Amino acid sequence: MAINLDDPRVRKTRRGLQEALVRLILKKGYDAISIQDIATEAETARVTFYRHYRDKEELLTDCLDTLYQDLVQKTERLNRDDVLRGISPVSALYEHIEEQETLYRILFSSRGSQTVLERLRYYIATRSMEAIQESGRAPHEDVPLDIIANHAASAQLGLAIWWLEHDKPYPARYMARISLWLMLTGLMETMGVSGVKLPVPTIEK
Amino acid sequence: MAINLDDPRVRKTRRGLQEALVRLILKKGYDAISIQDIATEAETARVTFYRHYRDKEELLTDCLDTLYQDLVQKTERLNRDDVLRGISPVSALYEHIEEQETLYRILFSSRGSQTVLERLRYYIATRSMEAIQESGRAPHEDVPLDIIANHAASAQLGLAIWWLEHDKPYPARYMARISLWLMLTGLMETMGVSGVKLPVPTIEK
Amino acid sequence: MAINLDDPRVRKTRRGLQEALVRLILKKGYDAISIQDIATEAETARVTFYRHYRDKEELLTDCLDTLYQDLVQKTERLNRDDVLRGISPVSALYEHIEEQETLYRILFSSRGSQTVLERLRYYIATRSMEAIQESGRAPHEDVPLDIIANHAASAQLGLAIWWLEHDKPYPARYMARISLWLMLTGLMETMGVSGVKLPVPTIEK
Amino acid sequence: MAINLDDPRVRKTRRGLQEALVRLILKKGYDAISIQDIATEAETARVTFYRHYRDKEELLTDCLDTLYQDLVQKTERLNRDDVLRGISPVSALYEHIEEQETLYRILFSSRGSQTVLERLRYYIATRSMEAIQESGRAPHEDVPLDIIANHAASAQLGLAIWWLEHDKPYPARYMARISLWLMLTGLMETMGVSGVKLPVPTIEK
DNA sequence: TCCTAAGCGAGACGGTACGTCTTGTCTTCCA
DNA sequence: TGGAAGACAAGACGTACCGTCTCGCTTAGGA
Repeated sequence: MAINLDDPRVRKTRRGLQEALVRLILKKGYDAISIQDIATEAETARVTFYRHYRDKEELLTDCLDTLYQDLVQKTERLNRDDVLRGISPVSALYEHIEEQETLYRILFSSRGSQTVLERLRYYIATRSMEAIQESGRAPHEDVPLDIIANHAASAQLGLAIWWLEHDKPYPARYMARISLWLMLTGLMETMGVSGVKLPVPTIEK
Repeated sequence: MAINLDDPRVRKTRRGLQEALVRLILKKGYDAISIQDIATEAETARVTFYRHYRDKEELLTDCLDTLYQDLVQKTERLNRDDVLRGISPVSALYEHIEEQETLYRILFSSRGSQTVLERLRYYIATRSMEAIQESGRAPHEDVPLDIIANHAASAQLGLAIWWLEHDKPYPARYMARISLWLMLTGLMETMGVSGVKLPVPTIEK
Repeated sequence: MAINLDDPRVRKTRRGLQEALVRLILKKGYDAISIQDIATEAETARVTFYRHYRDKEELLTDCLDTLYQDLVQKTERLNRDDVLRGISPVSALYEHIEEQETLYRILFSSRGSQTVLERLRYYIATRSMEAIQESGRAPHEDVPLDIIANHAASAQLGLAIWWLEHDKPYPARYMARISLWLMLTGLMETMGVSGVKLPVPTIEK
Repeated sequence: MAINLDDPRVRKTRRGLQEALVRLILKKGYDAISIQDIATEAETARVTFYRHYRDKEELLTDCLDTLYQDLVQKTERLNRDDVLRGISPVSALYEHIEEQETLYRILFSSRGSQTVLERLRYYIATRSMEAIQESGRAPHEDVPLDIIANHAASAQLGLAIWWLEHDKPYPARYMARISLWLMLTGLMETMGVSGVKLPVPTIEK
């Protein structure tokens, strides 16, 4: 009954399904894909799909997890110096999106993108909250942390999507910096760090 | 062939379909609705649906337009004094969302919410750009207007959705103020208005 | 309510519909024709069709009546001498079918041909009975007239259809003669005319 | 893709559909039956129908094949003695029709009877040709075999239909004899068998 | 001259059926 | 035990016709 995830056959089948899904998304978009399509592409039987996943969406989630790993690693590699040199988690986001450009472009324009976005946004918001907490500073007492984090996460993810959907009108690195800067100028105030003046990024950079 | 929108029969049928859709969304959620459901609820034939709309989504768009009218009117009624008293377009957004709470709550959790969000975001971003331009001030030359507008729009809409999906943990008016404030503190800097200190909103308000 | 058949507008409309039907049958076959097709072809509105006919079939019947008129006239023009020279009602049938070859060919291969055949068969059987009665001779008392007539009519019509459907493997005149001869040799016996020997037709004729 | 006719599930489904069709024909006539009706009656899904048959007609053909088997067997069981005692293939036809009276009565009055008739006629004509050839006698050289066979087949089938449609005004056995006799008296002449006098059948028989 | 009634065009509508497509379940058989 | 093969039920989809309806337009004949 219960599938044994360690069985090499099982692993192979799952990998096949995941890769098939990605290939199909790139080929015809997420919405247009049927379970049969995935099975055919993975050269397996339709029943087999159902043995492993309930939904097309469950498989998608499985695929995205792999993708996120990449983003997570990018983010976690950053240290204090990086940030000073303008390399922030936001940079990592833009870099990541640009690397998987085609995939994200298609995903974002799909009806089922809900899942993707929700997960990304949750991840970014959580990361932001952690970052603020790690910084040791507390925000203004009347401005709750979760609001700040979600405000920031929405702004950054939303801007990145807008950027992608409008065919990347500015360079990714510039977008990352300005996104960060827009957020920080507001954040600074909130955190009561009034004396510091952040330099405005320029497009040339 | 082409449907005559002035024919009273046509108007009646369309209105019936629109109202049926809203009723059904509230009853069982957007995704679970079939065309037949809409037709049945509107007490008409399935063919009739197709005579007027291509999709469930096209009908949804038609419905949303009506909703937006409301939001647009709320926004346009605002004058200088309102803004000084803390009543901003952001307030209008929160007020609007709260009035149609159930509907939006369901829509946002639907797979087809893409449409809804995209339209709302586009509207807010456009409004923001207009507002900035009307203000007569130009932002820092290295910070393009469209970036600012989309950053701001994403932040505000995203925050509002987060707020709704997390069961409104703060009062709407407070959310509106803080959302505006978070945006403005960043914006001020961008616009080079450095001397002004905006008061931090408090929850009690 | 009741349509006035003498109104010139009515006559024109009906004629238009009839001609449209014939044209369409020749173009795409009876079965594939929709009421809308007929209306379009007749350059009128669909409602107009229903104002005049209940069915496609009713219109077909109306059209066939015109056709039959021709067959009837051909048959009635025949006199004693013609028959002696081998020109019989059967000849008229073959001549008639050959003149409207395309039309009949299509009609016979249509699902709705039932109507056409039934009417033709009834007409031929009736004619046969009249002819026998006019001949003044009574058939053998144990062989009812209606059986003879329907046997003969079925044979002749059936043979004619077979001939048409098999791309006219023999000349029409030969078919007419042999069909008549096959029937008469049997009939003679039935009628007790035993002395007469009918000459067998030859293909060359 | 291709359905496996040996699969017991398949056989069961098909049988169910066939029997459902016959029941429905008897209940409401062939023309009025929709695919959904058949599926419902067979207690299966509409898709299942399409998996096995393209048309209502294809299923009908499948049903008729079973019926014909019966007729074929009746005909093939006949031997020389039977014919002398007046039991001919024509008798078999009438017997067969009378056994399935209700079914044929409904079928013949349907628009789709074309199929049924065409198959029956073809079968009878072929049988006739075989019979004549087996008899060892050649017909008059100017009277082709196919014409004779189709003339005879049309006559007999047509007469049988007329008989059924007119509520069987004479007993089946009498019809069979007279039909055969009418054909044979003509045929004799054609075959050059002039000396033999066939006795005229009487109704009492 | 007007007006009035019949025939017609336009087209919206409810209804039925069609044939296709997915989905999820099942059973049987193979490795 | 996992996978392959494939039949099946359920039900939505979008399309095609059908027959009915209401509304105006026109047009000829009688007032």
